[in-house]
Amino acid sequence: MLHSEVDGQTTAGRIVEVEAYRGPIDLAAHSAGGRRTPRNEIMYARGGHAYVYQIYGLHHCVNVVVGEIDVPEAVLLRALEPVVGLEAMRARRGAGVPDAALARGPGNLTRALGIDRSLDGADLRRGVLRLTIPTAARFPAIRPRDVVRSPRIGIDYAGEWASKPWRFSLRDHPCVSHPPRRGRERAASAIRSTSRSAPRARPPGRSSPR
DNA sequence: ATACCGATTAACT
DNA sequence: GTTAATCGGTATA
Repeated sequence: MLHSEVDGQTTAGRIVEVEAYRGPIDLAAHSAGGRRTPRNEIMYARGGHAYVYQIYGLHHCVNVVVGEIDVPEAVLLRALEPVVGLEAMRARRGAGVPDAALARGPGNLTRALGIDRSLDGADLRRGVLRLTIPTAARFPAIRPRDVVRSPRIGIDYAGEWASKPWRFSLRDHPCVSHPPRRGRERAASAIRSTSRSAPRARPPGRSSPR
């Protein structure tokens, strides 16, 4: 769960879609090649902080910095299932936006929660922007088979790194942006099982007829 | 100083 | 499928 308290409004949502960005080796990451600038400085901090940056001059994206100090890795939060403060989210997103779309997509997520560059570097353990683990009573535990891996969005310039399946989303969840295409998506549990067994008799394809 | 471009979105054809 | 919006970061001069 991601919680925000901005402008007197409390909002929160369950994280349903993320992407991993893996430090210097990953050409899709802002820290590719060890690049270190005022914008991405927080990526080099210890995990647990927010990395917020502006993109296309219009939108903001929020990441969870992970890893040890000087290991610039982060997880982009791409979509939430709105849980708390839906009225505030609707007010920020404008009329006519379906509830499932309030925080669907990284730019929409930050707008719904009122996140901007003033929260860059925020400590996600406490403060106005917080990460929590919801109780099992509120949300049933997520089964590995319901976590789908797929290529990351919007990084076609990154060569071989563009095809790494480092996007993770909840299968068939209505709040996931750019729903992974059947055949390209693979459940995490299937990855695990195939990686330690012989190749499949049948190549991966559309898992169910349409 | 100037030019290019992006971890996007909404509105188009 | 395509494109405009819009500006800080980054590279180049």
